[in-house]
Amino acid sequence: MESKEIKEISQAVVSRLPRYYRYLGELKDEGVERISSQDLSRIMKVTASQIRQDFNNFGGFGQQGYGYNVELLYNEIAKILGLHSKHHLVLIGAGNLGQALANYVNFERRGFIIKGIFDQKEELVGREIRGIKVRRMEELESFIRENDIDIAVLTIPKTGAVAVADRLVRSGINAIWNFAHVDLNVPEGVQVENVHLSESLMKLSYNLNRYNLEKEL
Amino acid sequence: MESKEIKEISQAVVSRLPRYYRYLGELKDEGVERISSQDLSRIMKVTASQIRQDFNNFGGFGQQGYGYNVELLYNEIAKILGLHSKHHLVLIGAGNLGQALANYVNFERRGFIIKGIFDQKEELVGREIRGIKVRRMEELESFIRENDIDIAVLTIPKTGAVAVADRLVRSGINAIWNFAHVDLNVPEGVQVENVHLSESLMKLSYNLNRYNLEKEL
DNA sequence: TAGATTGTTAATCGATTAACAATC
DNA sequence: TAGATTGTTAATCGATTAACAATC
Repeated sequence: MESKEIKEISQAVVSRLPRYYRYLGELKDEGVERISSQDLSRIMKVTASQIRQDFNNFGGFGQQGYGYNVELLYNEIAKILGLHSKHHLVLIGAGNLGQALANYVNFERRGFIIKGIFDQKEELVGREIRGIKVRRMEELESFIRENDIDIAVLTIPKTGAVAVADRLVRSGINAIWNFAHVDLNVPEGVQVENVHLSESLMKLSYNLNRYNLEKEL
Repeated sequence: MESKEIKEISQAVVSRLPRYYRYLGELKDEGVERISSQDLSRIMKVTASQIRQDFNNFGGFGQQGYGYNVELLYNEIAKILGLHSKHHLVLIGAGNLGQALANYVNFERRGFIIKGIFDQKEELVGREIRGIKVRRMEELESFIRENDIDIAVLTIPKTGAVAVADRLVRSGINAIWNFAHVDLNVPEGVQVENVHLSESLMKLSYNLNRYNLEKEL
């Protein structure tokens, strides 16, 4: 069921793919060879219908009467998520969060390789984080061009973030993983994935509060 | 327009609240006194209709012919998000990410106060992170009970996360901010907010790839 | 072949947007 | 009062779930 046309996939579906990938990886590691949408639905606590709909956005990976081959499906999702090709990253902001991400080994395992780290602070420049030298911000543009960089990770305070994002875009970056608490304004075609930690914490706070209110009634 | 009944609010709405809060805070800091849903919609790039619908879930904060008072709305959303009451946190896992979060001053400013830090690693125990002593995991339960802890932040590898979450629940924690790459299984009423960084990165990777594919056609 | 389970169409549910009467 | 803009109802759109024919 190959098709040349690229169907528009909703972000709701995309958001679920990594979770499928995680569960299928675990099943694979446990040596499970095949699984039906119903069994998977029980494990993952979603409907079997949704699972089948989701997978079928990308073509038919299953087989009637059999289910899905775990390893095949796992690999297909990896391909869909772009995990079969290597990505070169730069990390901008070598503060606590930047260092935490740089030290996160699993990214590298998945093909996300940090090539360069940048920071404004003169005292950080020249230091090494997991073997990667921290560079001056001035080198940013040339480094991106010379090292075939795919993705920029923004872990700087929001004050500088918008300006840096502009520089990134001008240097040809087309994916930004943004940890700064601002909305970046990028031209269409440049992908931004926001991780707004404080917003996530506020959501938790809301739900905690709300539940306590409900209990009182 | 006060109402005793607690209307069920969808998580879609809840997810948008922190962003409103951020924009209103900025407007407030700029000295803007009032704003209409239409003006806000232009700034935030959402529809005015959605803004009005969202706010009206919680009561009428605006005024016909005038719009919304920025400061009032800002404070109301803070209340809704539970930012007017203090929250006591424990941080479990004093690795890179845990330290990054502990050093993130803005949480404290918003009323999220880290009271205790815990780690399994003997060599970390006794150290201080931003003035907070790292404790042994054995102390976890008693510390939670004695220090009126609200929220637990889980920044440990996924291997231990499920077991620790169980201990947290048994100690009466009812909100977990989970950075471990597992789905926690908690009883109803315990709130979990997941921050799955690798899943976020995969989503970015997907969108990057997909865009590149589309370009090729 | 009979049983199982997918792929896919149709039905339902929920969220977003549009429209407009109410009202400041 | 007239103009502006909310609060809210109605219409639309999209996502999820259910159902079932196709098929391994």
